[in-house]
Amino acid sequence: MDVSYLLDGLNDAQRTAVSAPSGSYLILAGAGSGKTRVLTNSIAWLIKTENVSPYSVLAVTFTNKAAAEMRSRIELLLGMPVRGMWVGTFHGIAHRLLRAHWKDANLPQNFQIIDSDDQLRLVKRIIKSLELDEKKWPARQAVGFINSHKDEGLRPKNIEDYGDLYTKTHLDIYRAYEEACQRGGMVDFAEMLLRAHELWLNNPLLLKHYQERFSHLLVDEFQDTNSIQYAWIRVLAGDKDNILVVGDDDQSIYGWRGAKIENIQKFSTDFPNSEMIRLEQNYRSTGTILKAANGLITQNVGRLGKELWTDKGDGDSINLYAAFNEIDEARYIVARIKDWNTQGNNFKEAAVLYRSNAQSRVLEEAFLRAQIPYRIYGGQRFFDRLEIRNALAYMRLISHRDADASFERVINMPTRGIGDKSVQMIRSLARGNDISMWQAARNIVASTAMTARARNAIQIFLDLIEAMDDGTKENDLVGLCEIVIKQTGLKEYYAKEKGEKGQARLENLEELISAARTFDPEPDFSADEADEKAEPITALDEFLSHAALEAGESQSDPNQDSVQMMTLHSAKGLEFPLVFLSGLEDGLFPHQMSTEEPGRLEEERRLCYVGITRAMKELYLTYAETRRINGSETYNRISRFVNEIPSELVQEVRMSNIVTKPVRQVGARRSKVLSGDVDGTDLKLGQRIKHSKFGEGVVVNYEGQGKQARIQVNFDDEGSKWLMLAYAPLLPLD
DNA sequence: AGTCCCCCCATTTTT
DNA sequence: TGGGGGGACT
Repeated sequence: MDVSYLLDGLNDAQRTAVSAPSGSYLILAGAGSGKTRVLTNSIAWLIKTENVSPYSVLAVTFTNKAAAEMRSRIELLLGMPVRGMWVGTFHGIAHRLLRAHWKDANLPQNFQIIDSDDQLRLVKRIIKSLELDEKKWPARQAVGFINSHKDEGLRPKNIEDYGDLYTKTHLDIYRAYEEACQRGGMVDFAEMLLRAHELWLNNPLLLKHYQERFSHLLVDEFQDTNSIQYAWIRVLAGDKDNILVVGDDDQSIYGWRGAKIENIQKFSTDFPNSEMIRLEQNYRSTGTILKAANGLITQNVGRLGKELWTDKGDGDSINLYAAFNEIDEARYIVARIKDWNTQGNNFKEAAVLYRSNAQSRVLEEAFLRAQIPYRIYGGQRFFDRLEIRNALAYMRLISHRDADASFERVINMPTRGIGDKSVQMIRSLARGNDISMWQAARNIVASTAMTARARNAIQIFLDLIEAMDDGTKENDLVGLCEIVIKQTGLKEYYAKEKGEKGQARLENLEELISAARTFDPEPDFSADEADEKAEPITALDEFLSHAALEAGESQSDPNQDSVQMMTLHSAKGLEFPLVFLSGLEDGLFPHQMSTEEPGRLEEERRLCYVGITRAMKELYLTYAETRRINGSETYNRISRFVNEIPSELVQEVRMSNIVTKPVRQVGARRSKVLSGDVDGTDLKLGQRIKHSKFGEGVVVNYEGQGKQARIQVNFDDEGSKWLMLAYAPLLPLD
């Protein structure tokens, strides 16, 4: 059998990786080094040459998109569908295991996935029921406490409070939350992973079965695994030493959500027979861009080590633009993109990256004004929209009457005269008798509690759900969607909503129907897997799980030629011929909140590294000497990261012929147009100075000329002061 | 039940 | 600057 096509066009390191014999490997794959290709080809290689059955392969990724892409590329390489192969996200695979082995996992068969929003609502309710001060114990923080401990594999019983009130209170919340979840058969995202891990630990036979089945394990984006994910895969790997992980420690940017860069750093210790293969040849960027990236990232300590190179030429210099303010920065970027387009390039080849979402606004305005099409990544995803969540909650309630979270969500949505008091009563009755809210509501209706009017309203709601459920028997998923949207009154409700918003919501509801129409139950979920004894699941339940696990299609239209705008985080994995890294100011990037601890600063640096390595041909760095952040003017110094890029690679763009007239804020005093330079001196706005008496500070404003010139300085210790320039004993610091 | 107003807050995001 | 949440008012 000729398998040479699996190696064609690969470099030595890639070939080594693809054709590696059985064993454990850490593929350190630099940005743009052909990682995905190596991963897919090596799976194809295993199947083609080593006679490994697809049935024995487990490949794990982080996003559904990556999983889908991997599967389709492997099928393309093999020229056939690979049904038995497990390719999916950690959560998707955990979910599948729990569905199949719900008993062993100590879950009810019809357990439900709750997403972050459901989780937050539930925790809020719990905090209330524990009679804690909601101001003092914000639900978000409690959710953070719960999730981060779950990510570490810690149950309440594993956590010690050492008499600390903060920990103690959160533990109480955690415990109550766990109870509520267990009672309602609800599983949050972190819980899925934790349960899947416990499934291994508590069921040695089951574990053994899967260990034998999956002879080959592969993990993508290994640097992003958290403790529980790594623990899960490690247990599954057992001691057969046959695991291939791909990742890049220099692109680990998700530490703040539990990812452990240590996992990749200690892989070689955990798997002592493993081999490390470095993919350092880059096929994306120019030499200059790579040198910049390398120069920057060497500032980090404890790296596994890697230096990107290319056999292409150096290419153009990196451009650095010092904007006067954020508006000027946006204008500059727009102007460059206009040039780019005039030279015959597409808008969609250009990307503007920023550290925080708030920065997109000014950019957006500039693009709007220049009438350049743009697209902003991120924002709310389809299944997260309010109207969709409401419709789904109805569907969940139809499927599972005891889904309390859904019950509460829709009992009075749209309003049908069931007020807070009624809901509270139902809730406490349910809690008191350890029954579902649905059951409690039924009991109330049959009793003489509450007014007849309230009982009647509840009865109508109960009847509505029952009636729709009857409909499920004659209708398929699409039919049910239609019924839900109409009969619940959601459609009517949103139709009445004023403005475009209501219209958009209606369209989304229609979109939900088409999502149901195109919904394709995972083909091999319950097929031919005797070992899983998978119970049949209704199409409705599958659809609901799908909605919880998948964000919904990205609404992007790839045919549209528009400038791409996104945060640095969302840019990971993408590439663009022309890239702008904007807002390169200390305090913004690296972000103020990440500058204290060295570890976090390093993550910011890696984020910058990710940004730089997105660029294929041209890279622009921009910063603003003054920027409005959260309503107040700030004066930041240029990002330290810029200074960590070898200066010979960087070309500073002068303000020269383009007159950058800064726009004064309405209502600002002092009319003089600020040029950025304080007349007749080498002082600039934003510059740090030292005053012999007041200490160090930053120049924030100035007025007057010559002998009359005064400057305003924000001193670190003394606050803001106006000083006569002619007399003030100042020393510029930068 | 819906609207208004005030206060508070403020990275990054996938499942 | 602005968005979200909570409380008070109509």
